[in-house]
Amino acid sequence: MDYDFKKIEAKWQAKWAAEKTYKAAEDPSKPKYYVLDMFPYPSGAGLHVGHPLGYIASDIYSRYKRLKGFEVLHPMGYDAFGLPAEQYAIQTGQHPEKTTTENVARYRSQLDRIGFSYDWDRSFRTCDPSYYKWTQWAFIKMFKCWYDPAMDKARPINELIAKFETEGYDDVTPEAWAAASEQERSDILMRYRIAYQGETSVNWCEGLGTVLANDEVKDGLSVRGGFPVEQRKMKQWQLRVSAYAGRLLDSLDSLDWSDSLKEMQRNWIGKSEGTEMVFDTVCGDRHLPITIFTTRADTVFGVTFMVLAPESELVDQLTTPEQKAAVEAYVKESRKKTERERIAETKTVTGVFTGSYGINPLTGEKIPIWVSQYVLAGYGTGAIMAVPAHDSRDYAFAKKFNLPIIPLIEGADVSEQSFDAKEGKMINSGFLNGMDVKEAIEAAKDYVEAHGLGRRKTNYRLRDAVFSRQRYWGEPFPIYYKDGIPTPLPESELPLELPEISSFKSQNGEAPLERALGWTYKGYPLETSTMPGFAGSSAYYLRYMDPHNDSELVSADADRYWRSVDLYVGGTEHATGHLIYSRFWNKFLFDLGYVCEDEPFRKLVNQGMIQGRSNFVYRIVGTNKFVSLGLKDKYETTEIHVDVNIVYNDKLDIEAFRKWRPEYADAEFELENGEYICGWAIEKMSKSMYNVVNPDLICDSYGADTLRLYEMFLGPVEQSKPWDTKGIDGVNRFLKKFWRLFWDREKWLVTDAAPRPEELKALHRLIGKEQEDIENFSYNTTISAFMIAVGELTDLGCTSRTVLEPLVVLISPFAPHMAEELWEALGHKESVTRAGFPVYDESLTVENSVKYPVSFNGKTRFMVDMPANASPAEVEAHVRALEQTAKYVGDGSILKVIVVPGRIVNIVVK
RNA sequence: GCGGGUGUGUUGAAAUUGGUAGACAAGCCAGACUUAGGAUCUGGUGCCUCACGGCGUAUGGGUUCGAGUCCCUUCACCCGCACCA
Repeated sequence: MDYDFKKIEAKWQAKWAAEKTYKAAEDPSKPKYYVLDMFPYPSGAGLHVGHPLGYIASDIYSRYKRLKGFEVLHPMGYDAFGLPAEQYAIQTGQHPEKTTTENVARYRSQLDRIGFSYDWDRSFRTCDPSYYKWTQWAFIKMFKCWYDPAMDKARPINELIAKFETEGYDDVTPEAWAAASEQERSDILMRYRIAYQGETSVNWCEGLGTVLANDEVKDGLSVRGGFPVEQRKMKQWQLRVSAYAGRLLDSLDSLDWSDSLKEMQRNWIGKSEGTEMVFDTVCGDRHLPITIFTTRADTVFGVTFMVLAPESELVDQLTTPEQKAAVEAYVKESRKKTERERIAETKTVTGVFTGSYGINPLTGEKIPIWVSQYVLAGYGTGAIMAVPAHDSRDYAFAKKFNLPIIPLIEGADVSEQSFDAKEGKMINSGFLNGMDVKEAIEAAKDYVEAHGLGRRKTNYRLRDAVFSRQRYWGEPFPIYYKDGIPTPLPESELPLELPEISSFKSQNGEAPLERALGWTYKGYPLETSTMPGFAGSSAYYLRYMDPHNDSELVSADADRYWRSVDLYVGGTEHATGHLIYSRFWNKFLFDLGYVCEDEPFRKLVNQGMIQGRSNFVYRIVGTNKFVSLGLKDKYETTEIHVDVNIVYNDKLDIEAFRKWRPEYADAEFELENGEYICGWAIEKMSKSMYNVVNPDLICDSYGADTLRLYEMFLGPVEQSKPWDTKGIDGVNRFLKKFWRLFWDREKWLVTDAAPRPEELKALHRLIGKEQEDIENFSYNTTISAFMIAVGELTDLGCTSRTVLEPLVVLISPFAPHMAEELWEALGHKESVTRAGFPVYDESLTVENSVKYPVSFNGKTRFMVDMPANASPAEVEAHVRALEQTAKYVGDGSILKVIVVPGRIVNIVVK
């Protein structure tokens, strides 16, 4: 029987679906393992060969864990709300629900062909009302909670209200609270709620007609669509992610994530420990204390001016009448600029003097106060003390505006540039003189605190997440405005479903839902923004644990069994978005006791990106004649992308090329050795470069098992690499070879013969290797080991069932269809999934010749291979060399020298 | 600028973690077989040299009996952050 992959794969895929082979159920008798893929956004283009890379890796791991006796939860769903579907809807007038449904169906059929072991009964889309009910539910919980810094966790807002009523809290006294109107109380509480509505400077994207979160903007352009983004003050829903900054940072250490990803999150959270210091200022005859933040309290003696952010409220108050016109012009100018323009201008120094002066709290000196864009309103206090000698930005500013520069560190030459390093001895610094910089920082902090000039302060860069979008295709907020006061819907009203509307486009910042008829609750208007893309993906991993539960996000039983994701596989692009929001969301639910784990993703593996490998043909200018790669330099040619699907090993299929496009129907060719060789380049995989390889086509011509094996054989999972169909024949050949261990045409080869030692050795070496490799995600080397083992067993003519049966189990994570077929042929009724991983017996693999120092029984043994025809003199030379080496091992005394003539030299030392 | 990472044949990559560098594949070359194929099988293939032999893991140095692996220098590339005080 030949290996008919089409028949076999269809057969087993149908069987797995019918028998629900991969159904996961809480089974207290077994340890659990939760393997999750980052679910895809179902775009119209379908999957290309790069998408399944991570899915295959995690599927292999899932199957391996099942064999190892774990109850494995391995689900899949769709992140279906979001911009592209809506943009597409605007262009075509089709409802996003319709295109989403179509795209999901396409994704599903593509995924099914690859033979994943998902429990599809747990699948959902984030745009299903039964799912987004729980997104809305969590939002209401966040609305009804505040972050209590004393307990360092989220608590019900009622506890805060109780504080207001009794002893007061922050600047809210019981009297003030009692006197406040409903509206005022709502405004006060908004300053504390985890989900709150607030005026803030947001990233407004005119091209998309909506606001965006920081991680959705890159280089001043929207990540989706690449439209320019500008800063605008707007009232928006926000999530108080910043309250969790410290915890998000601290618990990173406990996670099994790559260092680079953790580092990215650390940078994004951006903890910086410094000092908040109060500077008195003189504006005319008024005094106005302003607070600044610095990490270099040691440099206060070198402060020669101060700078305010243009957006700072202090600017108006500190501007003198003489400077008013100039300052206003500057502020207006910088406000007009988009984020992108401001980034582009970071090298040009601009600024304007306010006319006011500050007083250096340590020296009592008068220093001018300026306004400049290089100070950001959103970080620290929006005001800084400038130390030009030891900060390059302050230095550039001082040089431009001729402000004094006082060096504070011995030997630092600040005539050409600032000295930013935190090292050296302090000078010109009063009581700090002579101290080392690091010492001085601490001493200065102590001094400032002791003299009531300020206090130690930890700042974070992490901002609250802007949570509303002026768009249609997202979760509606479960909020209505009762006499203008934002009020959550009762939980019994959830889900609040998206209304039908006629046009999906937002206009002039007006959200599409504002045009929805009857978008009210009990006669009150409902919130018309919708939630952003990351809302639905923030807690989806919890829902897979208990996807059909209509009364809870996840039941306590399911949560306690599955706990958190043990292995999460996905791309790095979510480092500062989804992976921060999910952690925040989970910690919030943890604070309230809805989940039992503080962190959602224990171990994270980032799969690399698959790039495309484009092919080119070369057309002689002005003709319809194409020359092969090696001859193109003889002519003036144009390089043209050609569809990689009609090129095999860089050789063009000329017939297919003629049919590809009508204009090439009568193309002529100049060949090399009868073949047309194409040029190639590594580029992003995209339609326009004709380098997209569809996994369906690979499944058609090679089969899913070959695709799975090849994607893993390509290299380490974490690495980015170009797709090159060239090498696929190698793994395909291997699978055929594997099959031929069992079947020779119609003849079944497996016998009950006793296994020979060499056969067992080959098998057990493989078991050991596979176990180790899969745990480390080194699938490529496991496949190599397979190729070697199968080669050995073929050469040995192995037919023993004792050897071949475990071999089928070993291949099953990689090539499940073939494994099932062979497993059945071996007489098993149950799926190979339940076979159990073969037990590794190391003693069977022990080498009978050792080539490196090996210690055992307190002795160390050296061996070295000798060429078969080595002369006595050569043997002697080897012995001498080994004796040299042996001196440095053990106590150096040589016990035995064994020379196997023509084979090895063997020295045993004590 | 700051942070993280990577540099090994023609190509994808291995290397028992300090112990025969290039496993396993791809490509190429030669051969076998033939229902002439993008099939199967065999052999060869780091570089220099007719050879003996020598040289080889980006660069230069160091530690070590022994370095792709550890330490320092320089260079190149990739990724992230970026006026964060």
